[in-house]
Amino acid sequence: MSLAHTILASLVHHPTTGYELVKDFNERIACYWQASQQQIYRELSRMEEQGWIEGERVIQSDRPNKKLYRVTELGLKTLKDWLVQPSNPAAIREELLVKVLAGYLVDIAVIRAELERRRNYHQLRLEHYYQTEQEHFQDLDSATLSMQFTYRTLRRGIRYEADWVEWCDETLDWLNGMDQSNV
Amino acid sequence: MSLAHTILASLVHHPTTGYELVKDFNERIACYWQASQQQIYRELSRMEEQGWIEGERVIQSDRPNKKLYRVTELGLKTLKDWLVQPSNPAAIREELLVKVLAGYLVDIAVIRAELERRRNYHQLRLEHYYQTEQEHFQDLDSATLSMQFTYRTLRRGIRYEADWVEWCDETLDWLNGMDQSNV
DNA sequence: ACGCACATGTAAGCCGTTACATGATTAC
DNA sequence: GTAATCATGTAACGGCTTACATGTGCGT
Repeated sequence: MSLAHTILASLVHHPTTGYELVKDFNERIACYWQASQQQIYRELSRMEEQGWIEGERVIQSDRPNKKLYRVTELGLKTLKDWLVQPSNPAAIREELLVKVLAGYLVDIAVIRAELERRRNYHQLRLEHYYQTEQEHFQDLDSATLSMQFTYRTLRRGIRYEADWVEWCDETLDWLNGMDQSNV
Repeated sequence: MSLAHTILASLVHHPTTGYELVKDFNERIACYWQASQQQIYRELSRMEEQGWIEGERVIQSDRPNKKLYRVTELGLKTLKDWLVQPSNPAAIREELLVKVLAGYLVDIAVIRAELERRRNYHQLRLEHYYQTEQEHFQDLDSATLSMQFTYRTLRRGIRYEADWVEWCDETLDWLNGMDQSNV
């Protein structure tokens, strides 16, 4: 149910298209909400049916036509009503950890390779977030309230990725130490 | 598909029952894989059908009867084959962050209360993990390989919860600072 | 001619959530 | 008698994943 609310929270800033939303979800929102292109387009249709958003066809000459969505009064009310309700922590289903749990059953090189792959993935995302921080959140004191709240979500992303990198590092250190003692 | 593999990874240590598995998922596994009681029992039935595990009825006089599951050869092979395949990071869908993103739309007291609630939740889990660490992972050097791998997953849980507590704290600090400047 | 960025969709199947359901034994 | 722990299930619904599908305009 909450994908719709995430889209509302993103649309309420400024009207946008499905295509732009997909990019937003990949670049900015991914650190706390993941959704595929198919999900987003389907959800936009449903939300329009319910009257939470309104879509407007925009004819373009230099590019394919697009559909610009904006939040309606009803949509804003829906979002605000949802905002004040308590929410539960997200469910986590992390395959890598299951593989670490059972890592003793297979060649350690396999686990090491996976950990290195994951470390690189999170390092990349971390650098991406740092870049966003420098580009858009340089002067926080003079930023709008909305921007400051947005920055708090970026902070979450930064902490999350940094923490993963550190865990991968400590786990790799332990793996490498283990190897030494087995030589 | 991976709930089955998580169960295999847990069962491969020692045969156990659905009831015990549910407790394991709540206490130990929750930091990287969440599953409900209903899911677990349904998955056990499916896995038995596929021949990955075998269930044995155990008659008890002092307690209700139970069904003890053990991993078959086929199940072990299935697990090992899965272990060596690469896996993607988990998808995150964190409502609280969406609420922070749109937090400027509602009374800040609502957001503050939610942050405090979340901080307490993660603090509790963190303390629970520290307790597990002291009870079961005191002497790592003399522990089995399996135990050491298990400890790595606990470390992930500890880091994860500690990181959440810190983010909640820094966000609450910012919120409180904001209030001051508005007085 | 080809690849890339732009732009929007449909449909099947699997998995997770929610609600419902039952019953034994122990301890207070 | 009643609450807690032990113990195991069924079924409907809704959302997410995966695969499929189509088409424009620009740059090289």
